[in-house]
Amino acid sequence: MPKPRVIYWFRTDLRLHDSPALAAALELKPSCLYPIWTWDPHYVYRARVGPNRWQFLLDCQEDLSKSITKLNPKSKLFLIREAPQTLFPKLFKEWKITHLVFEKDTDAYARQRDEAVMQIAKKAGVEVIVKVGRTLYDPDELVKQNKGKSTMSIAQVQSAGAKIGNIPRPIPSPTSLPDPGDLSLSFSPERPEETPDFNASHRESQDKSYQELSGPNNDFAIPTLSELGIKPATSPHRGGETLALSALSSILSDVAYTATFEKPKTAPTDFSPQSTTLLSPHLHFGSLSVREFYWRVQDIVTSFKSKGKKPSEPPTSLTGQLLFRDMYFGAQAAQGYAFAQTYNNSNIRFIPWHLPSTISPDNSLITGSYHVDDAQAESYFRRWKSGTTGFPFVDALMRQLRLEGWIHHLGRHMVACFLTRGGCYIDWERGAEVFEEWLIDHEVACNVGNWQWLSCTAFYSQYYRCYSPVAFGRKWDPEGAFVKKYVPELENFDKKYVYEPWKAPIADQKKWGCLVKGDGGGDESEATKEGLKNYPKPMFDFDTQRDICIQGMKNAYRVGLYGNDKRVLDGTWRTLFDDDAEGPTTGNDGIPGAQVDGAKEKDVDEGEDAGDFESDSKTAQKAKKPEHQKPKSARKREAGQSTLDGMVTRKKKKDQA
DNA sequence: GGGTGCGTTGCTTCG
DNA sequence: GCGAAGCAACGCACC
Repeated sequence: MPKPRVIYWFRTDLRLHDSPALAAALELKPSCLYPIWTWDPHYVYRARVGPNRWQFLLDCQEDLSKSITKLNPKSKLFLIREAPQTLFPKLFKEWKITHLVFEKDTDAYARQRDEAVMQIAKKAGVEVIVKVGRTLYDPDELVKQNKGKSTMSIAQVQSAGAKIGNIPRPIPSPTSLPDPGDLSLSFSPERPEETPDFNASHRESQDKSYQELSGPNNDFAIPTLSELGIKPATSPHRGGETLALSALSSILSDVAYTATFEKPKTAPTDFSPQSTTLLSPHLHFGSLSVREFYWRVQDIVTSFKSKGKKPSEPPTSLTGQLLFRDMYFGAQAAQGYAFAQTYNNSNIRFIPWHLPSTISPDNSLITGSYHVDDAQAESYFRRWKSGTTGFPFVDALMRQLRLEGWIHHLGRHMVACFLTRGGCYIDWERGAEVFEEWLIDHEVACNVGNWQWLSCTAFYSQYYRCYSPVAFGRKWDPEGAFVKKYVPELENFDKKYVYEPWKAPIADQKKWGCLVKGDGGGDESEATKEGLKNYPKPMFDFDTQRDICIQGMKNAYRVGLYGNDKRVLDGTWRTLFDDDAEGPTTGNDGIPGAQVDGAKEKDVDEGEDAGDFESDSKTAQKAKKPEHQKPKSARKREAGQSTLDGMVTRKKKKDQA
C-alpha cells in the first residue's frame, strides 16, 4: 500500500486552529500534503465582491500561507488559478494524489461544485474525506432533526441541536506539516469565461489573475488586488487567522462584556471602538473557528455563573449570535438556490415590491438583473445605495458600509427596513445584492436570511414595528457623533437638527456651512457659489411613506401568497392586488411571473448610468399619481403603530398584583 | 379549535 | 431621565 499523497483543499476554513478536516488529513500520515486553494472563476466573476472583501480574503490567504511555511519551510498555501471542476482531474493525475480532504460547505453553488469534484475523484480513484467545521452543527443534520424542514426560529435550532448532541471542543493547531510533493504542472489550464463579470464596476484595469496557472512568477502566489484589476480597499478591517485569534483574546479578556453581552443593547452608532466584536468576517472566511469562539465564550460564562453572577443567555448573548448563524445555515441547507429568492420559494411571503428580480425561464432562478417597474422607486434605490437619501442616519450607515465594509447589526436593520417594508417598498433582493457587494462578512445564508427577516417575508412578521431614521439614531446617539463622522457635511450642525437637518433655519444652515437642498445629484450651484457644502433634502416624508408601506404589507399579508404559489409563478397574482386600494406600494406591473410589455429591465452589465426610466411613460405616469388616487393612509397619517407588548406588560402586572 | 404567551433589537406620550 | 402604557393587531407553539 503506497503512502497517502494528500491534497488539502482550503475553502471556507482559512485557518490552522480547530480544523477537523485538516486534522483528518494529518491523521492519514501522508507522505506529502499539498495545501491548495483553487482560484474559482465563480467567485472571481459571478459573486458580487467589492474591494474590501477582496482585501480581506487575500489577507486571510497570505496569513495562512505564512503560518503553513512557519510549520514547514517547504510548504505554503499553493494557489492554483483554474476552476476546481476542470483542474482536479489533471491535478490528481499529475501529482499522483490518493486522498482529497476538505471542509463541508452547504451553500447552493458549493454543493453543486463539491458533488462534481467528488464524482471526478471517484473516477480517478481518489478517496475523499469531508468534515464539518464551518458551523456549530452540520446544517444538514440540523434540518434532519428539525423534521426535514428549514430551521426558521432559534427555538427550532435549540431543540434540533439538543438532539444532535454536544458541540465538539476545538482541536489544537498542528505543530508540523508534511512536505508537499513534486509541484510540476505540465498540463494547460482551461481559461475561464470572463463575462458576465459582476465585479466590473470595481475594476480599474483588466483582471490578469488567470494568465498563468501558478501565478506570474510560477510560485503559486496569492494574487494582489492590482493583479485582479480591483480598486484599492478602503476598509480599516483586515483579515487573517493571526489577527482573528488576537482580536478574540482581546475581546474575551473583558469577562463582564463577554458574559453579559446582549445584542439588542449594543449601540449601532458606536465606532472606534464599535460595540460588537466584528468577528463576523473571520467566521465567514474561516480565519476564526466558530467552535473556538463558542467554547472560549462558554467557558467564561460557566466560570462567571459559578461565582454567583448572572450571565446573559441565548438568543441575545454572544453564543446566541452563533445560534442565529446556524439557524440561517439550516434554512439555506434545506432550500438550495431557491433560498436566496422569493420566486419558487415556499418559505417566503410574496409581497409585490418595486424593482423585482428578473427570473430565468430556464431554471426559475433570479438572473442578477431586475425590472424598473417604477421610476421613483429606482431613484429611491439609487439614493439609498449612494447614501444620499436626505435621512442622515440612513446615509451615514450606507456610507460606512461602502467605505468600511461593515456596519452594526442594528444599523443593517435600519437601512434594510427603510429600503423594504418601512420606506421605499423595494424588493429585499435588491438590498441583499448591495450587501453582498459591500460587506466584508457577507455570508449568503446570514445575509439573505436577515433580509427576509427585516422585510417580514420570512422568520419575522411584525411589520408594524418599524425603524424611524430620526428616532432610532437619536435613541443611541443623541449628540449625532456617528452621523457627523460619516456625513461630514453636517459636522457643524446642532444636535437638535443633526437627524433632520431639513428643519434647520436657513440662517443656521449657512452658519454651519451646509445648505440642505436638492436631491443629492451633486449640482447644487447655490451652495457651491456661496462656498457652502450641500446635503440633500429628504427624498420623501417618512411618516407618510411608512404608513403607505404598512398598509401595503397589511394587504399583502391578507392576500397571503408564498413564493411558490401558482399565481406567483404564472403572474396572475396581479389580479389579487387592487392598485387603487394600495396605490404606490404595489409593484404590480413587473415580474415575477409573465413579463409585462413596457417594463424596463436593468441588467447587471449596465453601468451606473443605465436604466433610462424617464422615457417610460407608463412608469412616469405612475410615479405622479394624483393626490386623490392615493390610499387614505397616504393622505393623512391616521394612527401610530402598535404591538401586543403593552397588553402583555399590563397583563403581567395584573397577574403580579 | 379558540385563547394565551411569546418572539434577540419600534415609537410616542405621559406621569 | 425613566418606565409604563398605548398604539392596531404578525405567526406559532402550546394548552
